[in-house]
Amino acid sequence: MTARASRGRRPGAPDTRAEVLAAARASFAEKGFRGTTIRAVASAAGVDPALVHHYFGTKDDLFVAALEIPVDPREILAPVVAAGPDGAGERLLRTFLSVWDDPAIQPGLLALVRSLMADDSAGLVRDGFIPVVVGPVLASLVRDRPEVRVPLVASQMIGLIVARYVIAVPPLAQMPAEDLVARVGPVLQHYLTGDLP
Amino acid sequence: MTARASRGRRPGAPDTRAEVLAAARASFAEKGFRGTTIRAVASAAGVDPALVHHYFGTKDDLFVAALEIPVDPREILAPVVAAGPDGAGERLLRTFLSVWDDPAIQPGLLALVRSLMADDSAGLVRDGFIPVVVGPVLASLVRDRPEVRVPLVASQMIGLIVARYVIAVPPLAQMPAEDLVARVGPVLQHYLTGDLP
DNA sequence: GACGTTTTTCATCATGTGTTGAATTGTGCT
DNA sequence: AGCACAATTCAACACATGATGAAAAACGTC
Repeated sequence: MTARASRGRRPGAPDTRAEVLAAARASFAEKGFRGTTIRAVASAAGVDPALVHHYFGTKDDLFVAALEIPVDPREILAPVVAAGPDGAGERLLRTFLSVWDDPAIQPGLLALVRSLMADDSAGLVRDGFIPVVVGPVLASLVRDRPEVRVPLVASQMIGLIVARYVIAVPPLAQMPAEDLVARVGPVLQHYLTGDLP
Repeated sequence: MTARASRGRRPGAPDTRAEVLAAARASFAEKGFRGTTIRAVASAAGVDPALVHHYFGTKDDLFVAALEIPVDPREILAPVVAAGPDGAGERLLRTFLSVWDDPAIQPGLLALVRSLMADDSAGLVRDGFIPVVVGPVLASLVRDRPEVRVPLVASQMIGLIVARYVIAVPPLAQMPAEDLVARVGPVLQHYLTGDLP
């Protein structure tokens, strides 16, 4: 629980830095930014709090280090949009789920989502992510009125993410990605290209 | 910014208690539980922090006082389910939006949602709210496999709430409720009674 | 006008937190 | 062996926060 006893450099070659980062990632994903304390991260990694600061600097720095999402949304969405509007709902959803189900990526995304909802910093998503990165990409899949269709798509995907990964409501959390694609994909397709009043 | 100068009871009869409660409600809704400080609430109400504690006790007490949701979900859902499965998607959504759009209720709900997503206390929603209160009600609207249909409905409604009220993505946040009912209602209807793989 | 009551502030306390600088010890190089 | 360097801990500071108890001021009542 507490930090180890002896001072100075330890024998062996444990990659302490990686352990600290993993602990931070887990804590941010589970408890959000404010719920995470440097001391708790250090303790989880079996390390002194000062070491955390030594490696990663301030808490904000540690947070962005823990985010580290090795995925470019535009790049990953490229093949989805390249195949055209037919079946785009299913492809889009499948791609999204494959990213979120990746254990190397999920904690970072969870931490981001948790901390975005915590305070009112959601302006980032509202004014940045949706209109700037995902909006233009999806817009090319849409025939008319992208300014209303894209947010509708976003709402269903946000709901799925929150239900499946944040709240983990059963059986959504345990359902194989393909089942979700089969059930929710058509709805996304409807938002993208269906008749809309 | 800081509290007023002179000591003792103020002249006139301002309902300070209500002002403090309003300030707390606003802060909890905007910044969540952890993001809210007693001092900030007191300052927003133009009052000493000790007064907040005098009226409402501990911070937890203040939080539950600020929640104060004057609505019983079961009661409000009764007419929706009484009218049977036809058009239930639209009616359900209309009812939900009318509650969330009520300025007297919205801050409490927002505060609850914000704080639930902050840490991993989402177990309340997962094991309490959805299966115990909303689940049984919706289940009576559903022909088969309610255990998969109800969470799908929930996912779309959660997404709508987060997009419209928490993130406030345009134009969802400004769209009249009836427009949303017309556009998203059919999707809920599909989840409730449509063909599902 | 004296008195009890309510409202309000003041002055602190205890605690948890992020951060920092110095001290200590092991490792690798020459 | 000696030395620079990296890894690690210790001790402490500064600060924000929740909480408390007591004092002061206004009010209502008699």
